[in-house]
Amino acid sequence: MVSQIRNLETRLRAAGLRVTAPRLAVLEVIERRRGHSTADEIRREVLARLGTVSVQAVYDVLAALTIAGLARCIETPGHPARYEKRVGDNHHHFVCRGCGDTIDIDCATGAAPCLTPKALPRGFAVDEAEVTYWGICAECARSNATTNREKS
Amino acid sequence: MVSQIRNLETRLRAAGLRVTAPRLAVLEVIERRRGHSTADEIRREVLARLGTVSVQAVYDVLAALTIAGLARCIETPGHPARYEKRVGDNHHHFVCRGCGDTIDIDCATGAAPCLTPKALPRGFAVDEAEVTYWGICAECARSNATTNREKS
DNA sequence: ACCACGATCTGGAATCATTCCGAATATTGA
DNA sequence: TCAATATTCGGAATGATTCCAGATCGTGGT
Repeated sequence: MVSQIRNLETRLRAAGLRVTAPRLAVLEVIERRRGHSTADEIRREVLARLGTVSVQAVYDVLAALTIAGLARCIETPGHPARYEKRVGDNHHHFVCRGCGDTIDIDCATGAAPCLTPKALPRGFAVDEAEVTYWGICAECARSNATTNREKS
Repeated sequence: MVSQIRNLETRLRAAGLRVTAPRLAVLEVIERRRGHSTADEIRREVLARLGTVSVQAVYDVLAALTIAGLARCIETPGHPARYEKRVGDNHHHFVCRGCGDTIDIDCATGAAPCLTPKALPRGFAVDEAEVTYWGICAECARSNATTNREKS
């Protein structure tokens, strides 16, 4: 436990961030939770741990962690942003149109050939490229089927 | 002029949509404007033409056109959705972090190899895949440089 | 041409994630 | 320990989009 805290502390300092309770808590939640959490989900868990955190603080912390490279932010239109622990590899995301949940998808071609646009206008600079797959997850497909059956 | 209207009318009917003033106007705006327009920009142009259209109508029409396959909707987090005339090819988009403007990028590899995920969990279904490049457009890069110079 | 039935449009309120603000507090280097 | 300033707080504001209920319009059948 203690070493875990130490570890998180070290990583915050290494990233040039001050060590605060909200930051430790948020970082810990991101590390522990598998999958991708919304700011609200994260806040709920942090609340359970600290007793109190402002909405603002959670957003601030997440922004700081994202800029520092400790977290990755995946924003998908129509759904609140989700955060995952930062991993170096360039993987993609599948977003369910139903529940908005996001799962990781390994890059189909390994070397990410799509991520270097061939013809970019002069003066334009790409700093990030992402691939998003849209569709229906297994669970939503199941409940949809159920719903449709009920309707008919 | 008349033939242009006729043409739009025909396309609406062919798509199984009723022909209304807002729909003709919105479709016309999308066809004529190059680039990608926000709902608000489209509304302004439609207003100039018809004198009046509700915000709702514009959203409804855009949704209908999108579903019918006459328009394509590009949603980018942090910026209002943008609409473009539907073209069959699968091209990608570059989104400027500064102004939010969106430009088309031809698929780097032609055959879109990235768009077929290799390992998708059982029961999941992909209906769309998109590649988004994030960065700074030439114009914003220029004004940023200016701003920074002013600051120092 | 006329009617009736939906589909569509209107106007205004509501939603909801996220951000802005100024004041209060906590962390860190000296 | 103390000052400097990075974070946090709480509450209000934002802004694109959607919900609602009623008015209006387009269309297929008479």
